[in-house]
Amino acid sequence: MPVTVLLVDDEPLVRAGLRAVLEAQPDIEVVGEAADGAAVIPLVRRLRPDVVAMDVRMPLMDGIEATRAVLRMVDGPPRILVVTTFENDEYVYEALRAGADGFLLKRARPAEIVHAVRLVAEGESLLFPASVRRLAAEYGDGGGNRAARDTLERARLTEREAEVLRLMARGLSNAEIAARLVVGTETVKSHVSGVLAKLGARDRTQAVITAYESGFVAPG
Amino acid sequence: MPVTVLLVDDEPLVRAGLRAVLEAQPDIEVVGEAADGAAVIPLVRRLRPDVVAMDVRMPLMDGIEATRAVLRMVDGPPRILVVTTFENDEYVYEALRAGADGFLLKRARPAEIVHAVRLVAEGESLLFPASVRRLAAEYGDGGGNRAARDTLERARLTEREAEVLRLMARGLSNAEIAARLVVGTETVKSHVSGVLAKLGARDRTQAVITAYESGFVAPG
DNA sequence: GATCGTCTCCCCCGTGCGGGGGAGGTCCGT
DNA sequence: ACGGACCTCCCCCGCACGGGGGAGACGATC
Repeated sequence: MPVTVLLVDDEPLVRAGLRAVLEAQPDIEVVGEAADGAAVIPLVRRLRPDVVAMDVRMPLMDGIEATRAVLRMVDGPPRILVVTTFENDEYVYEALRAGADGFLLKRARPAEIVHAVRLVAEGESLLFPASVRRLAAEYGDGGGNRAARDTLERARLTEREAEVLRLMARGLSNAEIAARLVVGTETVKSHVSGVLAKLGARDRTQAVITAYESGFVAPG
Repeated sequence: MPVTVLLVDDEPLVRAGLRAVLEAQPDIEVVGEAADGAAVIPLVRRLRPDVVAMDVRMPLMDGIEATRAVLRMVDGPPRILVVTTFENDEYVYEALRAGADGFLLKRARPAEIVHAVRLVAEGESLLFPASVRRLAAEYGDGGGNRAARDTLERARLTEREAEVLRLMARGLSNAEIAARLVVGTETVKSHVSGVLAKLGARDRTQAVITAYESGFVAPG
């Protein structure tokens, strides 16, 4: 069962490039293309791709809105990989907050592109330190990835937030976390809000789910 | 940091047996003993054991009441492993519903006893099919475990409750679950309450954690 | 026929939770 | 010296959540 991918980008050239790179892999199959975010919903419903490679900036509906729409409108939505031309793209961060699972610079090397698709297809989130570190270790730091990682930095949890999330994932209430960390409950609420916002979670339960699904905490 | 255990049984012989078996393990330490449930609370408060091996039938206060008392009266209560002589013991089921984390037949082999203590110490619940299956697979089914498993069956989630838990573990709210299952929100609340009670969870977040930790749902 | 478990729905009620603000402190890099 | 993260704490507010009851309908079991 190959990983199925839907390409969404207003530039045909980019779509062709992504298609060439991805189709070179035996375990990846491009099942469709779209030139604008507005066309994504019906395509996702029909093609049921595992991953949507979504450009951020598009004429009618941008990648942020399209990401929100897919996650809101589709049952069992695909993983969404945000694609961007510019480093330090504000919109990328917005898309990640909207629920996208990873991001990708268009100038990335083919191996990086393939790797990113496989990662999100496996359910890996690219929001967490562990993932970032792995990417950095795997590809080294040629200098080109720095800006990309900087973007991610902004989505990353602070140390305190990570600590709070770990305790959330152990089932502690805000009051219990406060007692554990010897701070006020208002402080904990503040950190929890930060975690929810950065993870795109509506409540602590969703945050804990994300923690498990991303490997931030492991069962057992 | 060894697993610390408090033994609660009215028969000194049983206590000695459990102590011998458990102390043979380098990572398990018996920190105290009690001859009746009525003595448990202060001992738990003072010794702070990780696990309480609790007999069900005792003269003054039985294991069910003692379990309830510990969970109600002590902050950060220990894991409670219910110990019983008889298979098909009605009281075991009551204790599990009262919040105990696992059960153990006195005739179990040493390896099983040690395994059960380690399991509950790790936070594993023994309420779930996955765990039961794992135990059964690990030790085979000598026929003696059948009655015990039957007891566990009664603590198992109903089909509907399991369905609700799966949706909870996907981050859905009660209203969303109601819409998905085409029932009223009150109905969902009812099932959620059932899940929480059977899992000994305080809120949906803890229930979802248990679902992950027990293998009821898997990440990815 | 009676009993039991399950699923369904309803009531009241308290509160933990999360959103929306703001604000003062430290530390660090510039 | 200044901005910018980060951590800390505070306010108000609405609501989903969870506990405590109860109750009717259905099917299976006895």
